[in-house]
Amino acid sequence: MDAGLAIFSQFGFRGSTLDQVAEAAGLSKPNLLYYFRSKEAIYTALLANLLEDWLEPLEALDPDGDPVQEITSYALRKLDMSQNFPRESRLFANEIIQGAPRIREVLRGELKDLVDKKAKVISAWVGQGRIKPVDPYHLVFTIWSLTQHYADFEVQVTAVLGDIDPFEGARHHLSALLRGLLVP
Amino acid sequence: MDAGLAIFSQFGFRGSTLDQVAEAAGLSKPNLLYYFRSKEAIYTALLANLLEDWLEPLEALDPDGDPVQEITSYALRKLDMSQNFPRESRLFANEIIQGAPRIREVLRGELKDLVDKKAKVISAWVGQGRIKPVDPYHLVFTIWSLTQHYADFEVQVTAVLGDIDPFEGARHHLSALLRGLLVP
DNA sequence: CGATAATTTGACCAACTGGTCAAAGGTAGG
DNA sequence: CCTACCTTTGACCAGTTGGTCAAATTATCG
Repeated sequence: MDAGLAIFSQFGFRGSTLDQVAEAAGLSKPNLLYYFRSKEAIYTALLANLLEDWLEPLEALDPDGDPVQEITSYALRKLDMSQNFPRESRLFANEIIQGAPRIREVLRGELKDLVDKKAKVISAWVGQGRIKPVDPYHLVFTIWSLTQHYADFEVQVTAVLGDIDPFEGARHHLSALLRGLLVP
Repeated sequence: MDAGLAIFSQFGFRGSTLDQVAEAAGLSKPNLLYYFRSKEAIYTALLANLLEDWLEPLEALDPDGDPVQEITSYALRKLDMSQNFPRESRLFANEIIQGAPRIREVLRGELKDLVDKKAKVISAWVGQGRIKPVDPYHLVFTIWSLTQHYADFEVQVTAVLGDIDPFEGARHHLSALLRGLLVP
């Protein structure tokens, strides 16, 4: 699985070969196919594994917590995941960019349901005047795009920033951005 | 070129085949290779074409304009590009995610130089107290990631939002976000 | 030990892929 | 019409790719 993650996240599904995965795993190709039925099976197993971890932080957004605090924590947690699991992020990004043929249904089902649920929480906060008026869906997109950017577009970020570690600055910037957007 | 854009932006370089491109272009494969030396040649021609258009809006950021206005205009212009040229955005994203092997040098050269230049402009605005203190690099990353998200992750956005057009809401959200982040 | 099951591998295959090439088909100018 | 050049194509090729299979090797356990 780890070998598959390394290869698939770098080259995408069609751009990866079983030989690459097998070598990264220290197995022969037929041996790899002894444990996984097919190339597709490795890939979908990875995606399925990933999706849980991917949704969990948003699930943890607590309706009873402090709004700005909850949203900021969620964003920072996603940013930590980009820092610590960039391959997972890139695997996901590759799949989505190419039309998400394998997980479209999950996006329309579980993902949409979860976002709808949390959007209601955020809308309630807005209604109570605890945060400034904000479209909850676009707020979620903001957090997703910003945090994943540091993993998915790492080469570009590194090219622009040079040797500076982006994540420390990103954390401050993200906090300030959410404060400006949310604090009434 | 248009056929190449359609195919490469959807499947990435390695995931695309000359047969696909040829069919999309209404040519036979040998005929396609009569006009382009190789698969690589089509792809790099597309990338080179793209890079100019991609950098131009940032180039247009005017040091003598109103800071918030200039930055917001830049962001909205990028958002328009995501709406009108999503394939270009995805082609670029595919290349970057996979390590940008063909344009790494351009990123470290032209792109970095341009961003450095505009970062100084933004820093000057900060120094004059015309906008709130903000890290100019992370501000640029914010604009890039947010605007391109609507093109690159279109399937996900559509899956969550359903039939609602995301761009009208995105424009308002983006303006509000930048206002909260920048207006002193 | 012996036998049964689990694991590993080399050899192989059909399909696909990027690319070549010689020949055929068109086109423009004289 | 003829010639010279541009364009298009069918046939083909070598290398790669996902996947199979029988045989060999290694664990498991009574």
